[in-house]
Amino acid sequence: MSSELPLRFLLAFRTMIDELHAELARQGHPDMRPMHGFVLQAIGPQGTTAVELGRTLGVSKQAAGKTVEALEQIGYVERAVDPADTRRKIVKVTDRGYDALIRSGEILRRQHRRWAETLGADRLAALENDLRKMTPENVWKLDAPGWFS
Amino acid sequence: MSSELPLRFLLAFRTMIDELHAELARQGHPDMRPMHGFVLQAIGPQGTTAVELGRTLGVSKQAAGKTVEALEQIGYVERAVDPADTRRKIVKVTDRGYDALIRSGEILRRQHRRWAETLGADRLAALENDLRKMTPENVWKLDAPGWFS
DNA sequence: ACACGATAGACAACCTGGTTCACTATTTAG
DNA sequence: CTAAATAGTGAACCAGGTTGTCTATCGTGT
Repeated sequence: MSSELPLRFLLAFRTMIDELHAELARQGHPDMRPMHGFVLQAIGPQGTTAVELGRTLGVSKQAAGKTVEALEQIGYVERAVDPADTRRKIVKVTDRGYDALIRSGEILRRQHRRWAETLGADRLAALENDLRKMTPENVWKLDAPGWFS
Repeated sequence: MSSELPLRFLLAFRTMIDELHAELARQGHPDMRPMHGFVLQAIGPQGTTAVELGRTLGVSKQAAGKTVEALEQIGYVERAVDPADTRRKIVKVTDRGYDALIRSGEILRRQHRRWAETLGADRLAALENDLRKMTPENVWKLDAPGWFS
């Protein structure tokens, strides 16, 4: 059935993300939501603002603001007014945020290795190549309200 | 980056689904939501009930009921009490629902052909094979609140 | 024969992650 | 120095889920 392929993509995504967050919870980050790691990455080392973040992710500034607030409450980011422009509030990833980010990276690399072992490194590389060929460039702009769970 | 793979899966899913619904809208089904086609398929030719549907999809009976109601309002399904058990209401796909389903199938098949043309039929088959190896059997139970947009 | 437990559906309140509209405060440009 | 643009925030709303509670009907055990 040709309708199976998109479902398999979704299933693959969810399987990986669910695994990631189960392991992250075990490693001391039970409050991480699927989108959080993604947003932390999007913030970057320089910090950013809600408006900027919204543009990067392809969502409204209000949605970005809400997410930042949630992230702030669980201690993954902090906000400080920009002295050079007191309208702006610079969002920065905290140490705890970085810890989550680093652990996510490790878990994802392990996951990737498991895929390589199961499928063969060559097949996995070919798969990644094919996917890059068929999907848009910009990995950030998922342009999806509620991309995952 | 090993974190790219899950994102590519999501992107691939969304790309296909967005394309499908853009084309479906052009063909006279502008109200179809991503989940609708999926649910229509899950209902099947025999019809089903909210409880049954919920079990199939892995969501609560209330969620299934809400979806059925939405589908009913836009004319894709209809409900009738089961004469053999007046508690039950059998949900059936209407002609309009079937029209959407048939068109979806055609669009998905075209999409699939395009992927085959771009990647090569052999590569696409290998990709599908790899995905089946790495994802759960049951395509219905996505077990995801809000799997797509 | 009938009471009791299980089942189907519906309603309400709530959650998450989005949306738009409206507003204030500040900055920048003409 | 005023006018437009921009950053942030709040409110109301939506979709698609959740749980809890309730009624109506069905089916079974004594």
